[in-house]
Amino acid sequence: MNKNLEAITKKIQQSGFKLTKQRKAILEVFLLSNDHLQVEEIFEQAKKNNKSLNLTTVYRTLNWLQKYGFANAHYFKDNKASFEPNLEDSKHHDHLICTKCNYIIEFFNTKIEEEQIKIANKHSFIITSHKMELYGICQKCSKS
Amino acid sequence: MNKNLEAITKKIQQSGFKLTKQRKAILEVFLLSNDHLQVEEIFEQAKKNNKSLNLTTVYRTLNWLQKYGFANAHYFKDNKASFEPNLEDSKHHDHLICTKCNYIIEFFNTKIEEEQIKIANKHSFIITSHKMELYGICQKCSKS
DNA sequence: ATCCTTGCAAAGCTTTTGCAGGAGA
DNA sequence: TCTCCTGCAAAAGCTTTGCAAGGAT
Repeated sequence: MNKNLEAITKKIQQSGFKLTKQRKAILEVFLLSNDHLQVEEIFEQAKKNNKSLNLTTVYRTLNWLQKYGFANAHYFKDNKASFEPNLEDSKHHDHLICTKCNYIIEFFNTKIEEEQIKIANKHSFIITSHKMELYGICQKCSKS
Repeated sequence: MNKNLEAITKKIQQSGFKLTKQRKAILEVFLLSNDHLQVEEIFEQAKKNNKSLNLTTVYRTLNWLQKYGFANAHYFKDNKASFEPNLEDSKHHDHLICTKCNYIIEFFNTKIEEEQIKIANKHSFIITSHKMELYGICQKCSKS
C-alpha cells in the first residue's frame, strides 16, 4: 500500500470503518484509480487481491464510501452505477466521455463554474453539487 | 388533441410509427409535458386515457421515440430513467434540479456552450451531445 | 466479548424479451 | 392483407437484504 493510500485509509477508518481484507482489496483498486469504474470492474480487479471477495461486499463498501463522502456515484449510461473516489485533495472536475471507447478525460473550467453560480443565483437556487458530461468521439476513435 | 400535438404526431408517423390508441394515450401525456417524467409517471398518467395500457408498451414506445430522436433519456437519480420530448423547436438546454422537491428548471447559457466547444477542441474531441445538471435546493424548499 | 462485516442465497426493482392474438394502414 | 403492435408472463440485469458464521478492535 502506498503512502497516500495509507493516509486516506486511516481517515476512512476514523469514520468507524473496519479495515478488513476485503475492503483493503477494494480500496486498493478504487482509491488509486483515476478512472470511473463500474462496480463490476472494481469487483473483478479487487478479486485479484482477494479471491474470495463477493460482489455484495463491493456494493456495500461503495455505498458506505458514498454515504460518508469518500466516493461519488455517476450514471453515465444505461442504468449502471460508476464510482470515483472523492478525496480531500481531489478537485472538482467534469467529464469528457468517448462514446466509442469509453475513454474519459477529466477537466476543470473556471468560467463554466462561474456561470453556474450566476445561473443558480438567477433562479434563487442553492447549489450543492453538479455534473457535466460532454459526450463525443475521442481523437483516437475518430481516426479509425 | 391540440394542433401542435397533431403536427408532431404526424411527423412521428412518417418515421413508420403506427398510431395506436395506446401510443396516442402515451404521446398525449409525454409530448405535452414540459417535465422530465419517469416511465412509471408516464404510465400512470397515460392510463387515465387508456385503462388497458401496459407498462411494457410505455417502455417500448419511449425506446422507439428515443431511437428515432423524438425523446431524450436522462438518469437523474438512482438508476431510473426519465424521458423528455426532443422536438424540432425545442432548444437544447440544461437542468437545475432541486434535490428536495425534484423541481426542475431548464436553462440555456451561451457562455457555457462556448466553453464546452473550447474544451472539446483542446482535447481533440468531437462532441456529439452533452449533459449538465446542477443540483441544489430551490427557493421554496430553502424557506421551509 | 462485542459489534461489525462477510458470503451466500434470495428477493427487489427496473427494464427487456418471447409469443400468440389483435389492430392499424 | 400484411405487417406492426399489444398484453401477458417470464426473464434478464443490477442492486439490496436477511441470516448465520466469521473477523476486527
